[in-house]
Amino acid sequence: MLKEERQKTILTEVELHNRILLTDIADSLEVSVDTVRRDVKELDADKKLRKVHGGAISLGYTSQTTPNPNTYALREKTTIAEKAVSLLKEGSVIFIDGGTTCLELARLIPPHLKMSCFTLSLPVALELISKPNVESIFIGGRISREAQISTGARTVHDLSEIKVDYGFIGTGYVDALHGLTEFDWDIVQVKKAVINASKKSVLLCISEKLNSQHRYKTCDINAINTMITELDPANNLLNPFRNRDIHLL
Amino acid sequence: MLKEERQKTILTEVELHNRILLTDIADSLEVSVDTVRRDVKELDADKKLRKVHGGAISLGYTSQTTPNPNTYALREKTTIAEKAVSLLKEGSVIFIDGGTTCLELARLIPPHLKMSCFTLSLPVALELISKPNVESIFIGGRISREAQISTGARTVHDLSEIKVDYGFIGTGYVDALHGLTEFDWDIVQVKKAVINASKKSVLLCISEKLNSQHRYKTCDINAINTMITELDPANNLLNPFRNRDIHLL
DNA sequence: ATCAATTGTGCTGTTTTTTGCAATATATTA
DNA sequence: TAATATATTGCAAAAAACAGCACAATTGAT
Repeated sequence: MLKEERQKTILTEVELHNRILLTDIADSLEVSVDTVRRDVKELDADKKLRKVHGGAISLGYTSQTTPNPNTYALREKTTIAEKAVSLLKEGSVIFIDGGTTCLELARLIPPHLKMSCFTLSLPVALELISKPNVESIFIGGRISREAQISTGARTVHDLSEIKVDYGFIGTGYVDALHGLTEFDWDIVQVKKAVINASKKSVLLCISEKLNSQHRYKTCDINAINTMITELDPANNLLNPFRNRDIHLL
Repeated sequence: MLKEERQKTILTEVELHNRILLTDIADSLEVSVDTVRRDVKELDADKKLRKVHGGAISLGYTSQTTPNPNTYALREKTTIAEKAVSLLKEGSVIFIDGGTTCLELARLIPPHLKMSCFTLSLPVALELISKPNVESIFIGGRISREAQISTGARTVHDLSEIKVDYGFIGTGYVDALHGLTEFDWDIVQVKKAVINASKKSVLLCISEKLNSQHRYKTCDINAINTMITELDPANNLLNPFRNRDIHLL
């Protein structure tokens, strides 16, 4: 087998599977590992792939110098936020949860819209300040360093005294069977309170989180009135969530 | 499984859920915790995520508070903040007001210092988050768009229920005769409540504001225990404030 | 066609990297 | 404070990379 031929095969394999093991290739091409190593070395020098310890990785797979370190999956989250904004009406009283998706929602609130908006997220609150027609009320409490939101008994109690039209919430994990779950127990307590404080709960959730779960449960999936993902509501991935009294958007 | 693959998986998990446990990842990837720890360490060194005790958190959630170079009279305010920091002790419970001078104080809190810190200023709260040993409690309320702080009856009431060792406050205007005054009535109500909630009140005030006044009065100058300016305490400009039971710093 | 030079390939021994484990130190939590 | 969880360190085994070498295949010039 010629070198060219071999390298072409290697490249195809890499593109196909995003990654290869040198030993696998050597095996299937029936050459020594050294040969494959040399081939891969050349291909790496030609920037056709990236050589790593033990194998090679497709260039498309490797994250190129952190394109947007700010928000993961920003496009999807913006799509979700846009759908959520369509629910807002003049005079609405809403709640906006923490998290990057909810932050996008706050960002996309139209400047002319007159609303009252509760939140317990510092970044969301800062964003709301720039909306000239939004009255922002911050629910205080002990600030969680990681989530940058209020937590604790006081926060939960304060939430028990309000009732908003729409509560826009995020979640760490969601599953049709196990409902909304979180990594952090404190956060769960707060989210429970938020759902309680909302006439209608709207879940903002990128599809990547579907069918994932964790230790602590926030609520069953039925507790959610509307679920917004970046997907088309007819998408098959959303099938488990159909016929459960949930409005998919 | 290649190391790169593993690291990519870890990164995706972190960005998706904001936070992960090393043990969870080790479990799902079927490698030892040590390996995951080493991976996370590398990713942290590459600034792809932030490693914390027991896990890792997404960078999107660690808002890197950039020192604001646009602050007016930053040098003076930093000088004041440095003096204020010297009052802080391990285990102190303090309150930090809004405003750029107080924000400087928050910024200069030593990272090792274990404290509890109340505030009603969004920027101050965000700054406090980056202090690993400071417990931050935010006093909620209606957010003032201009001052970026909580205001209103609820805020005032909440303040009436706490008592801190030191209250570090700013003021719009100060005069030996007319005391602390403000432009905004709502702000005055809050500041009154803060002073009431403090065993000792510390005024942070650049010398430029000395001998100025405005419409609404916060308190007499006697209500202040310590007054910090960027000037030497012996400076003549401070003469009007001497012999009034005020400690000049 | 012959011979020397070049290139490609596999092999060997050595070095480096990766990984898991164990012992100890440190941090966190109750 | 004790008890538990997590970090750190050093170490050893395995895997992989590397360097050097031998040898075959190919090339190119005579």
